[in-house]
Amino acid sequence: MEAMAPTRQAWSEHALEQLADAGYRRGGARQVVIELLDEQPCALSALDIEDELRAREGRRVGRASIYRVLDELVTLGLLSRVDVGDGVARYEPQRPHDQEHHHHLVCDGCGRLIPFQDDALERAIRGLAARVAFDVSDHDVTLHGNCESCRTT
Amino acid sequence: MEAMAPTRQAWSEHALEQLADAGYRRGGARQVVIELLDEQPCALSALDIEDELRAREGRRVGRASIYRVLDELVTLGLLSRVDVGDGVARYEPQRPHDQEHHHHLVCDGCGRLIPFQDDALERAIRGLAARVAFDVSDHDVTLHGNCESCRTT
DNA sequence: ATGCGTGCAAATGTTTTGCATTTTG
DNA sequence: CAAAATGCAAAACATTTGCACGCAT
Repeated sequence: MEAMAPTRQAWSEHALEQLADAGYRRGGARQVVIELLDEQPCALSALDIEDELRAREGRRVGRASIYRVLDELVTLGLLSRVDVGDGVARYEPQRPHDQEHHHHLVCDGCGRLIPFQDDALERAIRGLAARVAFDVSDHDVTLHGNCESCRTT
Repeated sequence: MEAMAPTRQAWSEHALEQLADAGYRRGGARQVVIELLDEQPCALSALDIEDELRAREGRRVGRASIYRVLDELVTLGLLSRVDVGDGVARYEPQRPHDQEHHHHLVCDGCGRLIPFQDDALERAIRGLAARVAFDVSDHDVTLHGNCESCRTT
């Protein structure tokens, strides 16, 4: 019923499949949102997505649809919601942890988001997750501070 | 100019002092908000604070004042803002890291926030912070999942 | 007395909801 | 066809701002 040929499938395909399995029908808005997300190097907000889609393909996607798609994906665990504390929710594909998995450095000066990876950190979190009386499905690490250009010294 | 007798001062006193040093005057709203925060075991949202204050002492504190106080405290680094991804900002006292320092387990089922501490995790973060070209001032770790009662299994 | 701090109400910006219409299976 | 997906407009929220008044300095 699953696991047949783990051929390093693109996240968007995987997501579309999962959606189908979960009984969702196909829809234009859903498709373009998923494809856009798959191409991104870092998290995007709902408004970012709306703007990008309008700019990119002139495709007119209703804001509500975007929020609905994002919500479905988060619920299915296909998307992770990143909240860095500026009042807007951002989303990024939740890929298998052994593929691409990063966290964020947030510059409190300019608001820029910088992705980073760290094995020691992941190890510590895995160990911790195994130890708590809690079913950990995902995690989020945010480092706040100032980037080089915003540094006051 | 500092470090004279680190007598394990209560956070609320420390905060009030810092505010005074920074040139702020005293004010009723500020005082009660700070005192309330000092008593909490975990993060509170602005609305939580409003409700709690109204319930507890019948004290009527304007919502705007609460947000203003929270903002001042965050700016001075006395309070840390915790964002677990449900669209509401929560705040908790930023105590010296060697005293009390925790992160959060968030149950996606019931929304409950559970604090935890972990040295290995802190070590990993310290190491990482030293390695990046970024001035890290604070960090935030959130583990998402399901608590024992919300577990579906 | 001079402002800073406060409370209220109105404004802002993001996310959600209701409903008519189009599309999918 | 029936049900689900979409787009639009109107809520619903959390948070911020403008302003007049009262309290600390």
